[in-house]
Amino acid sequence: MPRYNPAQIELKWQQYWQTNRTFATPRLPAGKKLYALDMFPYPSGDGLHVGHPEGYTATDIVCRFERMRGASVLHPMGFDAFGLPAEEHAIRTGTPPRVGTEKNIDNFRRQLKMLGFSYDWDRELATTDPGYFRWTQWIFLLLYDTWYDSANQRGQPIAELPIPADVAAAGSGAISRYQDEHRLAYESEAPVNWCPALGTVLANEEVIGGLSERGGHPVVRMPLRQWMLRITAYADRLEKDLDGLDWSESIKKLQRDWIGRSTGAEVDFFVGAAAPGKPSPEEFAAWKSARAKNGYPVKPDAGAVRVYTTRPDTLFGATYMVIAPEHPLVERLTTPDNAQAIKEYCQRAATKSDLDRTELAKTKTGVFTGSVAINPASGEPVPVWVADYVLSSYGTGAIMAVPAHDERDFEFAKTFGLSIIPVVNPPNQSPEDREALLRGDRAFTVDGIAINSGRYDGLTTAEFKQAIATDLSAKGLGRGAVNYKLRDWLFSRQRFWGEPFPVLHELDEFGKPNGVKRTVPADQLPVDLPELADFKPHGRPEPPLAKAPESWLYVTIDGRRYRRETNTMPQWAGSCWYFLRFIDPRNDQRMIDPELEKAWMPVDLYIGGAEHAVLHLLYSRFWHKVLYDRGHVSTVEPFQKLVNQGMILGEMEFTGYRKETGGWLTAADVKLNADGKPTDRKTGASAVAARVAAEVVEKQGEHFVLTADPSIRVESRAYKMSKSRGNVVNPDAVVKEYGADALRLYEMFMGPLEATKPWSMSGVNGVRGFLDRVWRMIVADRIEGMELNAAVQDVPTTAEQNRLVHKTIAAVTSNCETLSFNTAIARMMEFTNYFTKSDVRPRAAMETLILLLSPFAPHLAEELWQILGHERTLAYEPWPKADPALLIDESVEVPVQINGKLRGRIVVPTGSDAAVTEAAAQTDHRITELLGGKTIVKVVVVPGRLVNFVVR
RNA sequence: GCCGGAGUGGCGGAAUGGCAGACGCGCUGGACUCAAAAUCCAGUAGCCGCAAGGCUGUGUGGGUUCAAGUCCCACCUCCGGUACCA
Repeated sequence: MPRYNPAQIELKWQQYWQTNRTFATPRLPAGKKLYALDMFPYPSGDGLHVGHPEGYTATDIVCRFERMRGASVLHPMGFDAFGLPAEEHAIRTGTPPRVGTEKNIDNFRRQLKMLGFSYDWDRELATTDPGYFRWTQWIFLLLYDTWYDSANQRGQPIAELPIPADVAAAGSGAISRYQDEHRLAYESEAPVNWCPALGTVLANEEVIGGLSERGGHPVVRMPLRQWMLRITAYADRLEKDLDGLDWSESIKKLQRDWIGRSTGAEVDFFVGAAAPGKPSPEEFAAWKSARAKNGYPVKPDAGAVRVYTTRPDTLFGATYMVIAPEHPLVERLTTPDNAQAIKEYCQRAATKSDLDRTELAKTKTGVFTGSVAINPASGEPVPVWVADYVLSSYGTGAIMAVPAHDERDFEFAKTFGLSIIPVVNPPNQSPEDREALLRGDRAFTVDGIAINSGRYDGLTTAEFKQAIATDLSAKGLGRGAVNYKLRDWLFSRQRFWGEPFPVLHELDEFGKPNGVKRTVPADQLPVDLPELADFKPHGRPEPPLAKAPESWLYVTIDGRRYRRETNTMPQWAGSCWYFLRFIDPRNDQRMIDPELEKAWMPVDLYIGGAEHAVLHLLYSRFWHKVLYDRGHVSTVEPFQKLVNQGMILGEMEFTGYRKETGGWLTAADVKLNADGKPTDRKTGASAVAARVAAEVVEKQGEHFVLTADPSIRVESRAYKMSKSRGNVVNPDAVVKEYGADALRLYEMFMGPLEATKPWSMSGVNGVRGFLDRVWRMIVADRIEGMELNAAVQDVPTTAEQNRLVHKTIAAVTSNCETLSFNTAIARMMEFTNYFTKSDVRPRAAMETLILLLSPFAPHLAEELWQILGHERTLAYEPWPKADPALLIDESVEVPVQINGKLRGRIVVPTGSDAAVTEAAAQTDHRITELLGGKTIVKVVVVPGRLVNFVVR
């Protein structure tokens, strides 16, 4: 019984597609267009993982399906090739990163071609190509040239930034500094996440629980000059525009949570212009009346500390304040007798890594500054503390603390014995709750009715929030405000293998940067990486490019000396816009031709792993919006539909143990069977348990089988694939043994695309068996093959066959539309099971199946198509159409229930109405028997569906 | 803690509120074979029964409905994300 030989036919068709440029993209779409995009891989040294082909096969099926339905399809592939692993490999081996990267790309390309994806390989690109990163640098220049006009909610050219009169009066230096403060790309000296082990700073998004996302090394905070991108300016639009996207709600929510929009109010607390210490009532009164007259200032005046709160309704319960250790007013608010303690505390906080902060989060620490502020609502004095539970980077870096209604403030107040005043009375409280509230035993964070709040008493939380915002605003003491968790994007890295910044720093006569910058003109891009023998990080924040040859590092323009920026861009940069370049990959005049951009954007289907739910997708959307604002792209959002493929876990692992003792199974638990195989399925989990047991005793070189022992329990679990666990599946090996079509088909058959699911090699073997059956259904049973099976004949399909053909067409078509590939495959299996039993297999029916199967198993389908006598590829054959009339059978079987329990089945002509159906059910003799002597209370008839007699 | 998602045979999984378990794996029996593999045929949720058939079943406990895997309420478990964001 021949199995078809995938090794031969797969290579044959891959070469055919390449030679005939079968999947070349039209320059412009004609009719319906489909831009289907895969998240391009980072070409690691390990080669493709079985997780990659899952998403790639899904998009490939959609592309092949839509081509056959007449769509113009853009389906490109490329490589996200800058990044740390290549550089680290280069350091270990002493070869330049470009060499290793190219080798890895070659391997990835080979593997991708081996799987028969219908990419337009003419559009291949890598982020490391100078012809590509030239435009990455160009977009950076655009960001640098853009400021965010919040009044109009859009990015504008920096030349159009209105300059305030006082700045203009101060001269050109002041103007350029003012502009620099407003650019979307700016330099800033701020505490950043420095990872000594990796020798680079990291974005907030790359730090997880105080450790680097890559490698898990400790990260500490330290101030450094860094390039930042003002993504916060777009926070509002990044959140709002999610609404119109066809993404899963869970991914949208992840993005919303990351952006972290909250609404509340800013409030200024008076600390006295002559702080530290305690302001006098007279001072406070004077300040208040000045505020009432002049209104709420953009920046707090010298006498005030500004806080942000989401609960302005609890203002009367603010019994103390906390400012972050990095807050600029720390020093000014510290009284001499507290100076030493504050200084020590702040120093400790500064050197504390995020990890330390997380670990110590359980106990609150802090130091009193000695200063007292005045609660603007109650007029009561409140002490000002410094504590690291307040973050300098969120809100204003200072809070009003309301221990009665905030867990953290409560804990702090308890630790340091600060007063707790309840100001919200929660609804439906028990007497115990009431007691706890009044005694300050617990923090009540829920909404309720205001108490202890002067004339606001009795208001609900929502009413109070509105009223207080209005009142504060009228008195010039505060205003309603919106805040985001999102921080500006730290955009520079101290590594070699990344895009250089197209920026030059002007040097003074001593060769030191004087603070003046200029950009490399767009027509001189790209700024390429220099040849560098030593690009090792050395644990200090000075980037490797600082060791570049002087010819690269220094530039003289108009007699002035400049030093190049030596930081490089993070790996995310290249992936922020690659989908645009795929549309026009070889254009050396511009980033993208506007005509092509309009024709192909947006991406209609984007499939990739959920690990990019925030980072890549957020960054990419941000860049796209800037490009949109500046008129370079025509869509507000880049990715209309996003689907996250689920993770593929390793093969299921089984463990068995005794219920009573919890001990592991041993040889004593199993008994040898006659033929030495697991046999008895009557013993519940025995087959699996036997496998477990057999593995235990296999070490002794024998096979055993389990006795029927109910005390034995078996547990199964699948784990993430990892080298250390040794459960990694290599696509090369799978293709070698089962063929690319089997791998593709199996990954689609495993379960829903978005679900996490374990690998099963016998499952691969199962779908391979299906492909073999399809082959034998059509091809003669001879090793030499290539001859039609005698059962395949030019005869008309019978009515019954025809209905199956059309039902299969309808099901597979709709399943392809909804990406339910597992059920589509099941339907094709049913089709095959039916026709292999038949001695006559009409050629037309066989051809239909091959067309339906072709997006899934393209090599086999092409080969069978050819054997059926077609000369050209089936890639553009019209997709079969289901005839609606043939989807309906002449008669239907309808279940009959009595009191909701299935009691029989009747067959009625399709389209029978309720009365006919009910009559048929009544006359069915079994039903008649069961209904005898009972009173029918009600009859529910759903025509074509079911009959239910409710009886008494 | 908080926020998502999911719990269905021995396993992966199907199922617009309308016959639970499609399809595949595994297993059992049979055919072919000296034998094995491959292939083909039949069976396969559990329990009772020679059978016809009956009863029980979609994490647990309630509820809505003629009818619940599906809808509502409470809870349990697992997976993923996130964590002093005021």
